[in-house]
Amino acid sequence: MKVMAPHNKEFNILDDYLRSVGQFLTHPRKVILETFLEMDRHVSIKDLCLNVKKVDSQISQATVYRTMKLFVEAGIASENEFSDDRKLFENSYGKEHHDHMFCTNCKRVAEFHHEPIERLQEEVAREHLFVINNHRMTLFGLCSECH
Amino acid sequence: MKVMAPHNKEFNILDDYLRSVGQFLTHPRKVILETFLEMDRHVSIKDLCLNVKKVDSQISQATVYRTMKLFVEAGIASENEFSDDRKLFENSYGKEHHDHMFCTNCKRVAEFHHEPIERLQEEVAREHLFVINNHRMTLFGLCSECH
DNA sequence: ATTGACAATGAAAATGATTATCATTATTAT
DNA sequence: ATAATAATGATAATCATTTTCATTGTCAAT
Repeated sequence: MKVMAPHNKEFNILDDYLRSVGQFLTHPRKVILETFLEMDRHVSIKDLCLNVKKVDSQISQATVYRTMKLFVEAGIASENEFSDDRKLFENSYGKEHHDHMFCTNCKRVAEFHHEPIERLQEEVAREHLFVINNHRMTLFGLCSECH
Repeated sequence: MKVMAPHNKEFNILDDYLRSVGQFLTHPRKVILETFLEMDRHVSIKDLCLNVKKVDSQISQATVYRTMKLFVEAGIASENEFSDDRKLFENSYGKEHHDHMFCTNCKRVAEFHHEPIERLQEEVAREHLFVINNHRMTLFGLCSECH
């Protein structure tokens, strides 16, 4: 019984990106991508490592760091930093841009997209002759369950 | 010739805060506050340290870290993290809330305040039954001089 | 299939910002 | 001045992330 490759799109994106920069889609990279995509969004390197090692305990933390950086470059992951200490990564391929609400109590992350705000941001940038590359907006506070 | 204390307001705020938590306005804290206020906004601990040590080379980096944390608690400084590595502090007392545009080329930080965006953020939070404590919004890109 | 050029990896050490420790020194109320 | 306690400086510890480097894997050309 052949197992279907569950995330063909992301694998193709990554493969294309790697080829374009003269690199290869190796075994560790496949395992890390598969694991990353199967986990919930907003994964820390630490948690990702734990799950990656369940699949192949040989794969080192250094490779996970290196690989997540590649994923960001390839456009299949994006990084966010909500609390001070560590970055969280989320699957971003094909996902609409969104901003975050971070509950400082339960640490949960909720997402939202608000088109008028997006447009106003662009307007502000234009006014300042600033060329936006990307932006980050996070609301900090208490989610509905924590207050 | 008596030198006028140039930042009375901030000194008073800090003094009040310290008293309220049973702590003292000591010499290192005075030097750090004065130095911080005289520097441009968005100072790193490292840069602040350098200047503090010019005034009193005895003052240690540990104290600068501890003191900046106090300033944030007292409401006379706020911290932001634009690039990944280190926090930047800015004088926030009496300053209106604002957001930032960070030039990824020259690392300069510009500020802006946009009331409609502020209001929309609150609206979004309300819709999600989320109680905003504060928020952070940064536009990343190239400033007018860098493109 | 083999080879050679070079990319990728794992393990461990290095880095660098931030925090904690702890013995000593200041500070304030008395 | 003294005692109680907070603050400090020097240093070590943390901890996420990067680098290093010797080894291994990958692919294109043969």
